[in-house]
Amino acid sequence: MSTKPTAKSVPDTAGTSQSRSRDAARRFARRLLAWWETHGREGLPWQNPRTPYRVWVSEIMLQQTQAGTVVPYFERFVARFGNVRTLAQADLDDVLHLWSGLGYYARARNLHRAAAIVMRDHDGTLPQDPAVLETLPGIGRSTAAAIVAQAHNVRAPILDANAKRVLARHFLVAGPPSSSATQTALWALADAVTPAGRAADYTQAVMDLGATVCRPRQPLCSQCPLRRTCGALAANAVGEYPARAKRPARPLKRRRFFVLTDGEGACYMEKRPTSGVWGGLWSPPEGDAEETPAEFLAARRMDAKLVGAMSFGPVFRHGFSHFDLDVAPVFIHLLSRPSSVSGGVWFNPRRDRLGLSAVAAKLVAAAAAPAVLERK
DNA sequence: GATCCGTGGTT
DNA sequence: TAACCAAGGAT
Repeated sequence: MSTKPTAKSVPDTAGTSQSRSRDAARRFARRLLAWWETHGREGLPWQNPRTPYRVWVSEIMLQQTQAGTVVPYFERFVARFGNVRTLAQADLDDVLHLWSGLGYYARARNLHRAAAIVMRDHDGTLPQDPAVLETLPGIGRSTAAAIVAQAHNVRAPILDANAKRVLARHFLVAGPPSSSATQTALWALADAVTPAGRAADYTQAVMDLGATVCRPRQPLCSQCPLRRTCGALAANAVGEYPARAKRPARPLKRRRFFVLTDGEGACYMEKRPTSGVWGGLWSPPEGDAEETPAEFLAARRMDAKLVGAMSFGPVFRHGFSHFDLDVAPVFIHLLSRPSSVSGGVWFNPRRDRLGLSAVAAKLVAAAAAPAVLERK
């Protein structure tokens, strides 16, 4: 029997609101795909070659991260870890190293864990069932859908930030974005407008439209393929959708790092706990926000001579920075190197074994600089 | 349901 | 320029 839809195959709903909704959904997808064929983004590295592994890695990196930011990280990552097996067998330290600077490091830890699970439970092949994919760490409903749609061309509605914005505007979904009612409504709409075929193309089309035309600010409505049916545009209220999330201003957090250097040009580095900010990365030891160098040395039972201290920006093994944190690291030159320190390593950038050379060299150089010395 | 997790782009 | 936002998920 033919699966081709005909007017006679749906006599019960012809002309009803249900059939009208279906027709509207088909037009939505058709216009979007037609637009995408000439205006969609091209040349993103995970699109060529578009293998399941590359799609997976890219989707994790793209969580809460713009495509342009991801590109160089993605290329380095897949050049070093070219397939699931290689990633699964890699040291987490090396995986985090290539993730450094990208942020949200739990993504890298989860990706590494998930690779091992895929090797163990799925014969090294990424599952094609979204429900199975969702059981892997780091993969939620939206990411699972995006992966199967793009990697396997399986129909699966997505609801990333782009799709949310497009749907909320087009269908006038006004509720607070965090509420479960709004989420449910958006998922239902996402499902309704996702066509039966061309899953990969359609998924890419929604995201491209949201990123380049239906932008958060200054949307290009005159260029939108959906402008004739967009509810928000008709109401002259595109800027009101989706509703703004109320974000309480985050309090400034103070942090203090103690950069210990010895007379041989080595510095002391610790692997940070898995939980919390910069989890699993290497950094100078962190003390209490208001701790003085003397208190720090005493708390660690370090019988060392403090030469001097100065304020400086944080530098970690895997990248560095922070701007919304009031970070106040302190440099400590040690005349005698404590040997009983546990949990970290004394690292000499001239004898690199851990890939710490770049950061350690910066720390040592900064510590050696006589400027900005502030004794406390 | 609220909070945490990063960094960079944009206006 | 301070505020907003980004191809979200885990706890």
